[in-house]
Amino acid sequence: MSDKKTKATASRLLEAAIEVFAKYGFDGASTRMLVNEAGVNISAIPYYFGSKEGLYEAVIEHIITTVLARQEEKSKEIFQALNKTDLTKGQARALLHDFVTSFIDILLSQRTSPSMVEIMIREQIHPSSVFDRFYDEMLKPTHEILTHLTAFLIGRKPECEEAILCTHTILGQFVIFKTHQELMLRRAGWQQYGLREMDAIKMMVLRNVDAILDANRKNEP
Amino acid sequence: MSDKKTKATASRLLEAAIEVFAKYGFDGASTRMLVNEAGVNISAIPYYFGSKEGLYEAVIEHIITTVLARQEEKSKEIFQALNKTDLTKGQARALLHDFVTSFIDILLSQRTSPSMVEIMIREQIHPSSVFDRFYDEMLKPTHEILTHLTAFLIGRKPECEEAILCTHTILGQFVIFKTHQELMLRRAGWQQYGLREMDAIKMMVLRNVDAILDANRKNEP
DNA sequence: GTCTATAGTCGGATAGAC
DNA sequence: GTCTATCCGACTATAGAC
Repeated sequence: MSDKKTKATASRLLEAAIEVFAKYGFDGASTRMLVNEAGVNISAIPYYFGSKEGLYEAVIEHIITTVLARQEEKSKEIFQALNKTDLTKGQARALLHDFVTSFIDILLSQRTSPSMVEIMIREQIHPSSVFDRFYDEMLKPTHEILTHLTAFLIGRKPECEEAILCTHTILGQFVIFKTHQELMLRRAGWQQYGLREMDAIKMMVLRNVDAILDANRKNEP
Repeated sequence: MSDKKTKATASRLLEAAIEVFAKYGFDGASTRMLVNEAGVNISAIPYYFGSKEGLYEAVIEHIITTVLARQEEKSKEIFQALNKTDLTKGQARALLHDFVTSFIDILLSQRTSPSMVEIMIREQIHPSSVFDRFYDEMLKPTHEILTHLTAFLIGRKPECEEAILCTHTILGQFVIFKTHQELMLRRAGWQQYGLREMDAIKMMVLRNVDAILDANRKNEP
């Protein structure tokens, strides 16, 4: 029973911390806000996580684990496809479309885990001391596998600069709808990204991704 | 002479504040950091700007003014071109290329004003109370004029959703090189965005912009 | 494991001499 | 206009009772 309670307190604090850090940032979030949101005593932070910074690190750890678990299947699928000798461009393109579509869902939908996304986006813009882990365990592997796919589709080697640049521009297509969300909503007169809006974004992005790949294809024009 | 000194103190504080707010964010920057960086007394903040928040507002004001002044010529040029009845697609595309190129320079070059860009990017991600002014005076007019240009190039009306979405994806192409700068540098093995790197980015982005416009063109395929 | 109480620090803002 | 000194509140972290 004491184990049960322990876990409940620590994990309630962790979950609340995801929300609060996402909303106010590390500096903007106070320990009092964190414990009030979680409904736990203020001493729970040093007790379970050593310090406020330790709690933040635990949040990052949790995000990495969660996101990797969610991506695992898709990444494996792409990895296996890339190792097949008879992979067609059509199949590769379908894999990329699928990846982009689910990426857009995770990034923009309020249903999945908006707070984790917020924190990840914040870390990109001001990398803190945890950014190295973020990069090594999550960003690099994901970016790499996408680069492999892109490289195959434009007829280049996966280590080449063109493939990396091209991959980054493909990501930029939809990441901007998160980083410049407020601008987009106001310009389009939208209240939020609902189902209809998400579909419009996906359609535009997929069309553009295809156009970009065609424009960067090396051999057969 | 007292006027001279006044101006010197207030403006030194303002300029230092741009650097410090850019580096640490509003919450992360303390009044002591601000005045130390500026080499002025701590009382200068409430004396000249009322409060730390007032100083931040003055920084935003300064950024808006500076950026608008820098864009004024190009915006006017585009505005006049769009009002010509005989504007060709080629001319419009050249104007867009020119705008995108100088946008990339401002956004990514260390020479121009990296701190102002940092603050602008931060405001996009967590809009604060000053975001409205930011949007009304800077973002909206700039986004609108780009949308007009894009709409003309894809054969749509400037108010239509497609044109707004397409404009946003075009911006995303290169904004991601700022928002996800650390990721890009590490993936490419670059130390910074130097001249060579900027050229590689510009070449890729302009090629993709053309491809996107062609893919979204309504009438003549 | 969880609580209260509090230590110790640093935050922004002010009062008042010069 | 500029300085020093200081207030007061909020912060994180800890000590120690239960």
